[in-house]
Amino acid sequence: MRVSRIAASPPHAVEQALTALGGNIRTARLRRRLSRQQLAEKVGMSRYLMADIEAGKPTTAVAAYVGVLWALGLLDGMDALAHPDQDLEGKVLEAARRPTTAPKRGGALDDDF
Amino acid sequence: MRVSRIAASPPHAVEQALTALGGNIRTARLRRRLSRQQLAEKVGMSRYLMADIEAGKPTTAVAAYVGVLWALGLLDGMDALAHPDQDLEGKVLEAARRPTTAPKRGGALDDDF
DNA sequence: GGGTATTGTTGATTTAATTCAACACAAATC
DNA sequence: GATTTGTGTTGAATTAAATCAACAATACCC
Repeated sequence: MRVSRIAASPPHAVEQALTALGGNIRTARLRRRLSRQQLAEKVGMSRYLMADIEAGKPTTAVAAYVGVLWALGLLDGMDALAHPDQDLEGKVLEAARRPTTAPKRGGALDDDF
Repeated sequence: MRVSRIAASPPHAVEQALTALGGNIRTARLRRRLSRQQLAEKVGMSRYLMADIEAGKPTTAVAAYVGVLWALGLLDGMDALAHPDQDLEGKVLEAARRPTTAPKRGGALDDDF
């Protein structure tokens, strides 16, 4: 597999966000008195991958991280992640100019305001 | 590369969380009037990978997702993701029994409360 | 102190993620 | 309507992610 630059050597902020997330996951697992093996089986992966996740490995699949959150019942925080309602800067930018520029083939952008 | 089961065929909840995140990222990008090429260059990856991310592809590296959030200035929401303070269920479980069980070689678990 | 469970590490194997080239299509500008 | 830009798709090449086996080390329980 080829690895993107962002995954091969991420900036500090990204690296830190991932190690923090891994730490939080580890804490949540220990609180629930689950071994890596047990949680890994629940999620559907090996204990080795669980270790990578708790270490915040950047090149690991998203679904592995999100799957662990799901198995821990901690999937709620995901909704807020890049939610348009919270994207203040984006809102301002959108309000600044009315006409659309980029082609919106699928019409995924909600221009209702 | 081998793919874990959780990444190969994730449960609905995980799949949905990822497609939602991808959609949010797309919205944030369009609001900023950035083409995929432009954002991809900022992040450090190809436009093809950007497309995968906006589609919510489960097998893509976490750092790719987080890197995009970083480039968009939307990295804040990450802290809350599985934060111990918000993990109510975990708190209750931890308070239920005092003695630790799992080996804590590194002593990463904070037993301060 | 012996026995058990959890975790760290390493080296080999398998499989696919990422990139790229090349093309096609849609939409906006002139 | 011709040009430009943004995006979807496909197929080939490269490189490493995820699994596993086997072992060592640590922490816990009796």
